[in-house]
Amino acid sequence: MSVRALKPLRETQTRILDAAEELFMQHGFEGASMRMLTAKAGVNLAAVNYHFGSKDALVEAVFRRRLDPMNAERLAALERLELEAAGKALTPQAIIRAFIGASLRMIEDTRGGGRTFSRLLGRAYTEPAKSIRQLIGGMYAPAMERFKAAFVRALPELPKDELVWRMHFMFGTLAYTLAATDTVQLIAGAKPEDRYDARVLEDRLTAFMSAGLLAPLPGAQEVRIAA
Amino acid sequence: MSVRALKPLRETQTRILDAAEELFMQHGFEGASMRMLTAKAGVNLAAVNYHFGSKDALVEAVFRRRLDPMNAERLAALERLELEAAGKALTPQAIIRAFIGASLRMIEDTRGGGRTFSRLLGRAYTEPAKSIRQLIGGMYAPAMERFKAAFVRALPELPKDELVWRMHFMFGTLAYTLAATDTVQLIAGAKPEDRYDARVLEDRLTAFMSAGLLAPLPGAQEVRIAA
DNA sequence: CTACCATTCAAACGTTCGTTTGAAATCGAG
DNA sequence: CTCGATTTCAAACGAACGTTTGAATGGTAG
Repeated sequence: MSVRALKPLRETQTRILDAAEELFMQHGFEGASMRMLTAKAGVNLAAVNYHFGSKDALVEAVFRRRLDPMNAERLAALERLELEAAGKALTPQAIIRAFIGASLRMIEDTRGGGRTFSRLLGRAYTEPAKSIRQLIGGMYAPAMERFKAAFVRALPELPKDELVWRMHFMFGTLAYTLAATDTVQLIAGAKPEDRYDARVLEDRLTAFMSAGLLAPLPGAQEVRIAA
Repeated sequence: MSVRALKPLRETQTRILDAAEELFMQHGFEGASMRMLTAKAGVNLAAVNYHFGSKDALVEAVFRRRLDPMNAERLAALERLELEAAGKALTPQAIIRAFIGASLRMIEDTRGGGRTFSRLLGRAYTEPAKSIRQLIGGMYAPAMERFKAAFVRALPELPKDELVWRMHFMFGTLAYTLAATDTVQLIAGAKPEDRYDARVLEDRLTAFMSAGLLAPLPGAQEVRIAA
């Protein structure tokens, strides 16, 4: 009985994707080499080029595998909310939860690599390589448009310019929270153990983001330095 | 009169740092090669190793040149505020402005490369390479501690755990705003022309961040999905 | 059993990487 | 002007990169 007679635990493509996900997160897209990657996956060096075509195509596949379902989940959550609301305006909090929920649930997935991916994703928004930014941008575009429309309906009094900025800020908060998990600890005192409780994190993020979204318009308040 | 008789416009080290700053921002630390870099700087390939020792040491020098003065400026701004307040508690808004002001003024510096650096900096917080994260973390640590103490004095009623999280969120908002300038445009509708007006951006960021910082504690508000 | 197609494999491809070398050029102090 | 130290230079180093190749191997339909 030869070694190869044992069926591989997972398909070759899946094993490559899993290894790539982890190594891209640890070393970046350029820092993770094909040799590292195929060694970790336990496949031949040529397997990536055979199954995916190139390293760049592998990067795209790594994102597509999780990001497409994640955005679909976001849109489904939003549509469910709008159905439940039966024509009434949604609260900003509910829309925010629909958006961030999918990301945060992924953080809890320690086994399947979801947490690894969420860190990778949080980092990808600031990736230098233009091809990757375009890829991510394209995958987010439809969901972004729908959520922007939802916010406009929920906050008709908020100027569009201001809304775009505040969505930008909210997105930054989420991206950094995803990326910086376990990486930078700029502020001492954070307890790592409750970083992965998605429910608690969702509450904290929603509280912060919705307050920021609903903040008084800049210029409306006077600038005081002391009480 | 030989070509070399013309005094170089700037010292070799400075020219290397300037070129590195721009290329690191455009291509990442691994993506920007020594050959690209020295070609752009107009110096010999060996110049980086001669003047800085290695590529890694150059990366560190690029950050030190601007980040150390920036954090010194932050601390000076905070101390000036506390002096003006004469013992009275500072407002969270004032502390936030002291922190983000230095970053945002750098965005306006289009000539000197400050804007380039601020994008590079915003991206560095999520850098995969551990050495870089440690470097950045170490350079921020003293300022972070002082600002945390200032927030504690300004918001004695806010639980420490919650403050740490909200500082984390605020930092993420700032980092993403710095990094994503001109890079990802996930939300359509942003006008690029007013992205670099530091005063307007400071007002917008302060409004968003201070509202988030002062948000009701999570769990305090009921979850409503519609009005 | 045979023929065929998909997959895996070891080996090598040419290129680019960061770094090192030793000589040439430049500069400042005596 | 001269000497010694500093800086620049062209060239080369070995190593690692992503990719390609053609043969070996696997399973499967006829």
